[in-house]
Amino acid sequence: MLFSRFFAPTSKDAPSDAQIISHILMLRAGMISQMASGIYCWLPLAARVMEKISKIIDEEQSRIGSQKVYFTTIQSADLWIESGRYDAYGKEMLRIKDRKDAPFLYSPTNEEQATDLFRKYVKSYRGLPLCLYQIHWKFRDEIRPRFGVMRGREFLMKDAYSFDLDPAGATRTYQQMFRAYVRTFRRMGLTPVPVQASSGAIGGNMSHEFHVLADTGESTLYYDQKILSASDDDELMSTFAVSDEKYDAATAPLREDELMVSKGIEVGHIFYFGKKYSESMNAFVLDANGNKVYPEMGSYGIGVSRLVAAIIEASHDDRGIVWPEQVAPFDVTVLNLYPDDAKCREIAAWIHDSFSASGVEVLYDDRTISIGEKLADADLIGIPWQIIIGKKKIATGLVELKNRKTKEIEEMPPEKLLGRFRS
RNA sequence: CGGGGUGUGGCGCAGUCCGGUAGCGCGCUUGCUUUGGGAGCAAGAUGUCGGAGGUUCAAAUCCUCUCGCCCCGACCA
Repeated sequence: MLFSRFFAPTSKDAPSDAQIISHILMLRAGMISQMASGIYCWLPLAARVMEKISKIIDEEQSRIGSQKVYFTTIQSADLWIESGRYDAYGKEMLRIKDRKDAPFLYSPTNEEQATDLFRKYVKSYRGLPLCLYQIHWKFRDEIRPRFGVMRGREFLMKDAYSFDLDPAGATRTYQQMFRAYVRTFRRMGLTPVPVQASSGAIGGNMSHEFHVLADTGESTLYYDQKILSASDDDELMSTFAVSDEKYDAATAPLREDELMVSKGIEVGHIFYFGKKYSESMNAFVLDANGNKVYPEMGSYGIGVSRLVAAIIEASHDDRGIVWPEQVAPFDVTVLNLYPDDAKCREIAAWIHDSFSASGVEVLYDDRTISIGEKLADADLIGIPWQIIIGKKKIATGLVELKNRKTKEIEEMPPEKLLGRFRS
């Protein structure tokens, strides 16, 4: 991709509305554009990151047998009236009417739809366990949207819904999902902190939130700091960590001076809530003895659009974003410092073409702008590898952005770069 | 919903108190010169001053109403 053709309107100044670093950097890097309070367009750079995140989620969901679907964003009010949540959900739900004046809504979550789909087709215990998920847009009319896409009204979310025959099976599914979440977040370069949480309006008895530690987080976490270095999932699950609404100093297993208190950004939330929806919506199967059984359900969310901001909160420096390689919008950026020079252009084109042919995603900055601006943009956008093409030295340099020094860590002829990059 | 701000070109802002027909920086366009960390010179383009109504010879500025956006709080599967 040529930068001169790429729609990433970068800027030195961010709108004064932006308060937190991820919001500022997303605006400055030309990733998002606000349409209304809590509602944003996602420009190509951001769309690429969301696709990378989604792909990791897809792979980890698939690994545990969770199957991808697309529920509808516009739903008839009927199912919600049946479950009792149409009135209970309050003003956060965006209610709309069709041309016949029939009540519809823009989905804020999909327990009802998942349960409806299940009851229409699954009649036997042989159809269990079942887990369906989607990655789709939601709308919640938040009282106060804030911090850019961090608490938007429209947001992209992965939501999964599981059905099991009995509590033992449901617990197993819950634990599988827990492990999948840990893997998912780690693959994005994050250190997830799973904390015990209250299950809130969704009801139920077991719930964990997954947080990314950041000072700008809206949640307060209380935890044993061992959880940050926990290597296996059992250790993660058994180490003390709770969200603020669940914290009680009287019952905490640690002394106050042993306890870590940090702010966290909630990027995932899993619930085991039993028969709440299967019973209220009369979704049942017959077991091996021909008895009616209401399945045990759970639901499992990941804030995909929020993750984009959370990753930036967790990984940036004073020059800009530092994308973890796994979610970076491109693998490498090629900075041609002298795009008017035939030799430089030739080398850059060769790198661009041969890398691209090998499946490496290249953003080639061919713009005829000042070198300083070009380098500043590259730092701002934060693609993890930069190849600098100079004139005085025809040799190319490979720059590791992690140190955020554009010093050339190695010089080599372009032919060798591809192999070096891939290793 | 309570409290506090704010709205002037794409972005950042000045001008509002004290009314006189809109300005600065960045960005953008064209040309020339430059070039190893946000270049220089020259010439340009871009504004119904959030909206409606009112006062006045005259309104970005004063008055009334209204809308948007941001922050704090309450709220948040």
